[in-house]
Amino acid sequence: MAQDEYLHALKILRNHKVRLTPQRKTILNYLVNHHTHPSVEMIYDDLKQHNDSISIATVYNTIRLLLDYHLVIELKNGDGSTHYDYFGQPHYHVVCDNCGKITDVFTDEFTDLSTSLDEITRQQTHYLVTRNDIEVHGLCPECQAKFGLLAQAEK
Amino acid sequence: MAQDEYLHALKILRNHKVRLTPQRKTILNYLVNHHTHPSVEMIYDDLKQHNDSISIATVYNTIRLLLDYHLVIELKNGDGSTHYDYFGQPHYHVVCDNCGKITDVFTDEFTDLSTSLDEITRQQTHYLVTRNDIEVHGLCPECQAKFGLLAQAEK
DNA sequence: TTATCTGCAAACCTTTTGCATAGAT
DNA sequence: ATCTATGCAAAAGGTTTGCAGATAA
Repeated sequence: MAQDEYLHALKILRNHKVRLTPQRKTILNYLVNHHTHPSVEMIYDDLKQHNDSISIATVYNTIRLLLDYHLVIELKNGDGSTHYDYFGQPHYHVVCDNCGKITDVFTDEFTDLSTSLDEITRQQTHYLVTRNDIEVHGLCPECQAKFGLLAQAEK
Repeated sequence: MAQDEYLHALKILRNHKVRLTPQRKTILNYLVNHHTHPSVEMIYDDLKQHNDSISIATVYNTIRLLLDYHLVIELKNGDGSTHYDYFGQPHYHVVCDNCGKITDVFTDEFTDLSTSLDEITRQQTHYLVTRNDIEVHGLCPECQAKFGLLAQAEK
C-alpha cells in the first residue's frame, strides 16, 4: 500500500529523468510512510538518527524537488512552522487552531467539491487550473473537550 | 465602500479592547485599500515613503494582531514569499504558478461550496470548524498566452 | 495614570548558497 | 566519463525580541 505509493512516486521521478540518489529515495520513503506532517528539521533529525548519511541542505533540496512534482505539499499551521505531506491520494487538511495538529481528510465528497471549485474558478478567472489546496481551520475534538465545548460541537 | 470596511474592522478591534494606535490604523487602512496582496516589506516601504512614522517590527506586530482577529489572511505564492490580504468579504485565492500573481475570487457559488466543505469536515472529523482557506493553483490567462495555451484553456 | 505599544538594533532561526567531493546514469 | 547531487559551513533573509521611551484609554 504505502509501498505502492512509493514505487508510483519513484516512477514519476524516473520518467522525468530525475536522478535517484539514496538520499532522495530515503526522504521520499520517509514521507510516504509518515503522515505526521513533519517539518524539514523533523525529517532531518529522524533520518540522521537512523544513521542515514544526509545533510539539512539535501533535505531542503529534495523537498523542493518533490514539491515541484506535486508529490508533496506544503502546510503551515498557526504557529508559523512549515510542514510537509506526501500527497498521493487527493485529500485536504484540517488544522486545529489551538494545538496546531493537522489532520488529513479523505472523502469521496471531496472529489466533487474539488471539481466544482476548479470549474467555478475557470469560469470566473479563465485560469488554467491545475490543482487546489484546501485548509479548514477549527478546534479538534480534544481541544473542544479541554474547553468544555463538546456538547456544542455535537449539536 | 472601502471606508465601510475600514470602519467595520476598527469597530471589531475596539470591541475587543485593542488599542488603536496611529500605526495600527494606518496599516489596517492600507490593507483595506490595497488588494495587491502585499508582503510585510511592501507595506513597510510604502508607508515609510508616505512619511509615516513606522518600524518593521510594528508592521509584523500589527499583521499578527490582524491575523488573530481574522481581519487579514496570510498567503504564500510559489516563490516562498509571504503575502497578506484584508479579508472583509468571503473569497478565495487563485495563484498563478508561473508569474506568482494572486487573484481574489468573489462569487456566490463560493458561499455554498464553503458551507459544504465545513459540513463535510465537521461530519468526518468532529472538528468545530471556524473557517477555511482555499487556494486554487494554475496558469493565469496572460501566462497561458505566453505559452500559446489559450485555445486549450477556452475549450 | 498605567498598561500597552512603538522603534531601534541586536539576536535568532530557518533557508539558501558556493564550492570541493562523491556518485548516478 | 559526464553531469548532477551531496555535504559542509558560511551567508543571507526574514522574523522576533528586549528595552527605554512614548502614548492610548
